[in-house]
Amino acid sequence: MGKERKVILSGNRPTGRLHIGHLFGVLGNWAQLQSEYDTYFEVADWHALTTRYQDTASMKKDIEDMVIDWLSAGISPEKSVIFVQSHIKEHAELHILFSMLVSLSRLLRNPTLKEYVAEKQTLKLKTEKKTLNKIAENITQKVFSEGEKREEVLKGKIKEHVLSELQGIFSQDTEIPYGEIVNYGFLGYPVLQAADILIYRAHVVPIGKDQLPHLELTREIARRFNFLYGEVFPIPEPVLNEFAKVPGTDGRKMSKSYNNTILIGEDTKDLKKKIMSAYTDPKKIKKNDPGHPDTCPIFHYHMIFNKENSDMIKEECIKGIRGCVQCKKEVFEKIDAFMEPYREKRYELEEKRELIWDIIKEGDKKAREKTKETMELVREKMKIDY
RNA sequence: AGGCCUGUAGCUCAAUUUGGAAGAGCACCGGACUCCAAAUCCGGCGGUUGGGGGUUCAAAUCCCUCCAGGCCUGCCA
Repeated sequence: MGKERKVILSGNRPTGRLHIGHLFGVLGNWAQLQSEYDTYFEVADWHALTTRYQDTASMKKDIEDMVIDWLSAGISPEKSVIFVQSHIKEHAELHILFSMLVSLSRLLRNPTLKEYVAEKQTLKLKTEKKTLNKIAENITQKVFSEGEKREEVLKGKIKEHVLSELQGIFSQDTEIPYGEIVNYGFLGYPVLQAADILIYRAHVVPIGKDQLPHLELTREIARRFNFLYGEVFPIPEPVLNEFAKVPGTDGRKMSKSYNNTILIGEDTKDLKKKIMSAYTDPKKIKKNDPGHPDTCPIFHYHMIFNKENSDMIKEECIKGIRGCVQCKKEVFEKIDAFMEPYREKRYELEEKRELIWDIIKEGDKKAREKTKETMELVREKMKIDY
């Protein structure tokens, strides 16, 4: 072994094919880090199970599709360790040991968990709003059905008040329905994540801002372990990956759940359809209306795929001498050409999916070496190495 | 183990009280309008009402049973 290189762990839940948001975000970042660090990239299938435990049929294919995109984005099996979480049982062992070091209240305080539950909650409230509206309507109707007739205005006002009272009552009931939503595994998610990171004794973890609270827990666990049993783990540092967000075809953040993605290696036909039906500046109704390129996803794509012309395009759009159809056609050509090598790579690997699993097998082997070593150290320090 | 609640379109839910043509919103697809898209307006797709049995002229609705999920109270260790 030559000079000691710092260790990086990162990973993703296998969600199938990735999109250009991933490509210009996390994947580009990973590809660069490979040459400076010992990089471990984890296919986090156990993490995926915490919310997808009922629907596991496509997991294998989703792993294959994701790893294909990793490889075409320049993640190299020679430089990095690409492994599947569930193949390395040591993760589970360390998770169990760590689970003793974390209090229940600490996990319930987890902002990610709270956010997740709140999101489900507001979804429910939104649909309940219509029901509340109906109740308010009925009450108002009853009040006025007998006795004198009042003006519609007064009726409307009373309904408004009844509605706001009802909403107040319902929103006061803030008891969180953990039961239906959160299982044991989901609660322990950040503890498993801590095990993932620390078992490789990673120094650096590239993450998004939303993952910071999770890494904080990882650091707490590492410190607690080191204090109780002796130094084993480095305290990992976060590296925030901040890149310009790639907007989706509807102008919102690109995300699979919004159904607004452009896939890595998207085929020509689908790409054309997606680009031509993409959202543009709603203020630009007529072809020669002045546009607002900064809020137009198509212009964002020009900046990425057609950078050399983007200044000119911006000017023409603002001046109103450029139509959206022309703009879309041009950017489509650029993206289409850009995708070609990715398509070839995907085509090649899709034919031989067992090749993916060979690569994973190699990665697993290397990952296991490291995790075995860590676990021996952990058991020894904990004095449970009997 | 006992008590209570829930299961209806891809999602969230109405219709169950009082048996009488299975519905809405969102999502999706198509059309109109747009240079395109969005917004808006039209239209369409979508169902073994968790499964099975029974009562009835007629069952999402009532009865029995099984399955699945949730809440509460216990039991064993």
